[in-house]
Amino acid sequence: MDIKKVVEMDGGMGSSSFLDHVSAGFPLQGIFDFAEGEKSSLGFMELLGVQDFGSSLFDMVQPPPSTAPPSSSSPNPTVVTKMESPELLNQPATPNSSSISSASSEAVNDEQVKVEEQEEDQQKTKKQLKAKKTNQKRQREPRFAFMTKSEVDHLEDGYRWRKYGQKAVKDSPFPRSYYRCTTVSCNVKKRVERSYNDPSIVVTTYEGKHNHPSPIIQRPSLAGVPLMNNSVGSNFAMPIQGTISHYNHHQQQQQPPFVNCLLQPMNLHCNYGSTNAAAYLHERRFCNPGPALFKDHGLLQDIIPSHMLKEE
DNA sequence: CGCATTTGACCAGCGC
DNA sequence: GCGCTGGTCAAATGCG
Repeated sequence: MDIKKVVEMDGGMGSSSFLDHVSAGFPLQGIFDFAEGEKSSLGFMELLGVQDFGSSLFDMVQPPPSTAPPSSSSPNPTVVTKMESPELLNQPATPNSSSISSASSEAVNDEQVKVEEQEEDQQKTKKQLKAKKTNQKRQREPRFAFMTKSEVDHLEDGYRWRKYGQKAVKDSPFPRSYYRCTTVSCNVKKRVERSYNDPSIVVTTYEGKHNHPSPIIQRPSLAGVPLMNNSVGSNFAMPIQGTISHYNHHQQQQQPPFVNCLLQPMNLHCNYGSTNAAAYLHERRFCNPGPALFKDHGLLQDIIPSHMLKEE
């Protein structure tokens, strides 16, 4: 069972095909082991949640270690986090949490208000929508994406989604589905598509932040795996620690290079992986890793800040 | 009946 | 300007 997570923080353009970015694949592999247990209701988007629900996913983005990630031959889940953001690239040494998250989350929060207002207008008339679009370029929310090897397209992440569109993807036989959070005033969207390189891989791209808790009742425990609840979301640590490397896109070479954070989720599962709802919920269906994985803290310590480890 | 999904049409952005 | 592509809308349809 492989899982690849990709963080795509596209602050502006968003015109690039995400699949194009991920299609080249990432050399690193890790192990994403999950304990068996009840499905967590925690939504993956909580990782992106606003201040009320925990630290932003981007809080978890840590400066890359100086060492290149070891190329693992493990067939186990691979988590690949990719951040694509010119702003971030300008401060590559500190995808540090606070700076990034504060910037991104605040921007999003402010933007959400605007978006909500705009959405009201949009619902009134389409003409008004056109006017807005013509007057200003549409700004995109920060996006977070991950790749999951899965038979199911739509991953259960604890939130309710409504499909509002489907489009054929260029150079891919698989269509891309567009989902929107069904919660009123929550403008989080996500796209789901399959990799044309590996049809077994589902690429899910989230855009925006949920401004509400997961609508699904969450279970109190997860087989000994600590859950992140909404009030202590900061405990979450998306396994976004890893090596940052430039990724040369094979098709859209004109695009600025983005950062790949290659993850080693196997080391994270006990402490953080459980909060990675979508990936976790999905992956745990297929993987039942051995206990030995839990013991490998050497690599974990290499890629996870010590303070994060202490939070377990 | 209410909600979710499907699907064709429409629009904006971008490259040529 | 034109065509392509991504993204969204909204009517039609399906389903529980």
